[in-house]
Amino acid sequence: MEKLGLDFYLQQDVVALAKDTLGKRLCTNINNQFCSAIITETEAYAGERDKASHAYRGRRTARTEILYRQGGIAYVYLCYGMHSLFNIVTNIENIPHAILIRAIKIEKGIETMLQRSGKPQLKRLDSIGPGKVSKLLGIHHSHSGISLLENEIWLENTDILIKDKDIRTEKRVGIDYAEEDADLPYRFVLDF
DNA sequence: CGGCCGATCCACT
DNA sequence: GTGGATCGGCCGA
Repeated sequence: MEKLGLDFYLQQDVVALAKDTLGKRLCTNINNQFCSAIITETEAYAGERDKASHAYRGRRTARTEILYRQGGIAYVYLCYGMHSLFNIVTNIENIPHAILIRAIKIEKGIETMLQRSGKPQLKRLDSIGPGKVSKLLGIHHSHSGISLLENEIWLENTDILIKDKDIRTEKRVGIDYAEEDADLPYRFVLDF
């Protein structure tokens, strides 16, 4: 299936794009291990005007500098001291938009993912939270900034037909500090 | 330089 | 339902 190109990531409406990212295939080829999964849950982080975003009020640091680059790269950071969370940077340069991948449905590479999880088996192939998404796919915060147009981490189109009624829209998770922005309907869940 | 805290997960009750 | 794990980034002094 074809890899998503730069034009996909440069779209300006990060909320619409987060919704459109549902059903796409996320692939990794890390340490020579190929894994793929369908994206089933996303959240939009709308840059400088969004209190939940790391770039709120134009904060630029060594970490958030990644968000300000041109779309089509990965933004991966450490959360709670132990989880790497995987985001897709979108929009043109200097607009720090990103989409957090919160859940996937595993397709290929289950053996590799089992090894990475350190568990004898996985309870489910879907409903995997954002910390586990990165762990299973082999994504580490050292991957922050790498291009999604290359052959280590990328997205593909799929034939999956998604109807509006298959998509739930909800509040984002774990961002109580964002005050009124915590209530924005920026989270999208795909129900199969 | 010190201290606080997070876009989470899991084991345990 | 609850609390512990665990550490880099950020801010204020």
